[in-house]
Amino acid sequence: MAAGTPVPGRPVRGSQSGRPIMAAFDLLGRRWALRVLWELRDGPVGFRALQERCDDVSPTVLSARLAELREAGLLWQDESKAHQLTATGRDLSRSLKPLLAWSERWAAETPR
Amino acid sequence: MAAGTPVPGRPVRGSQSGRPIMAAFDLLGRRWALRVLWELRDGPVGFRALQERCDDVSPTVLSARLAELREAGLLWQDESKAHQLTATGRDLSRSLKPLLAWSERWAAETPR
DNA sequence: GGCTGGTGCTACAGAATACGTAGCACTATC
DNA sequence: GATAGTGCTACGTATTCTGTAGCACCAGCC
Repeated sequence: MAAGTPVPGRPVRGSQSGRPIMAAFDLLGRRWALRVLWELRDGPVGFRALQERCDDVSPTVLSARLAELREAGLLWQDESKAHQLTATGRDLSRSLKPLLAWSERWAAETPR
Repeated sequence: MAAGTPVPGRPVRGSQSGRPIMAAFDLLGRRWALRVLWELRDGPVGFRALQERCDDVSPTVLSARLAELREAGLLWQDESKAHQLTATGRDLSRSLKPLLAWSERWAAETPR
């Protein structure tokens, strides 16, 4: 697991360069990664609650994503084992805001 | 393929709500999706050139991602078969800019 | 015409990843 | 100590991605 977590500064899957944006694409382009960050934006959430919020994602993948995001420094676990964003994670979460706005414009112009 | 492409307004994998942001997470949380959009940000690129830019992603997945993004209205093919962003696609590409900035801050504070 | 090289893309087998269910360890509450 | 809730792992199955091969098409050139 340790070797597989994309982190800026070292080559990741799909990029030898180690450019930060590539590490980000790798990390966030995994299933449920974006969603997990999204669901944690308002504060700490426990494992099972998080699983529910993510439409009952399988615990296996949730556990994997959490470990990766933790290793990447985007979240951590407090004493009660609840998962929450680090400062960097909150920073990322804020950087995703434009995506929310975009998705609504996208919806507006997508024929139903 | 048609039924599998996430589009705002109908239930997608991992969300019954059809909320646009969920469709976006589904679409963009697939391997190479973000990268493809990124590599198209500066203009039309042909299939093989795009494949090279994406560190030799397998043509199978590239083809699948392109089809999905096309169906989602984010890109299209001109007469010469080159792939390029639609207005919506460019809009999304712009919305990803904060992610670039974030990734550099992330890199700056990530221990090598 | 036929050869060469480039492009767009599909086929298919094997590897990696995700899914879904079951269940264990722990804590709190009764 | 029985019950219920939580955090998470195990493991078999299903889906997705990877990597290589190769076909169809076009342009340029002889």
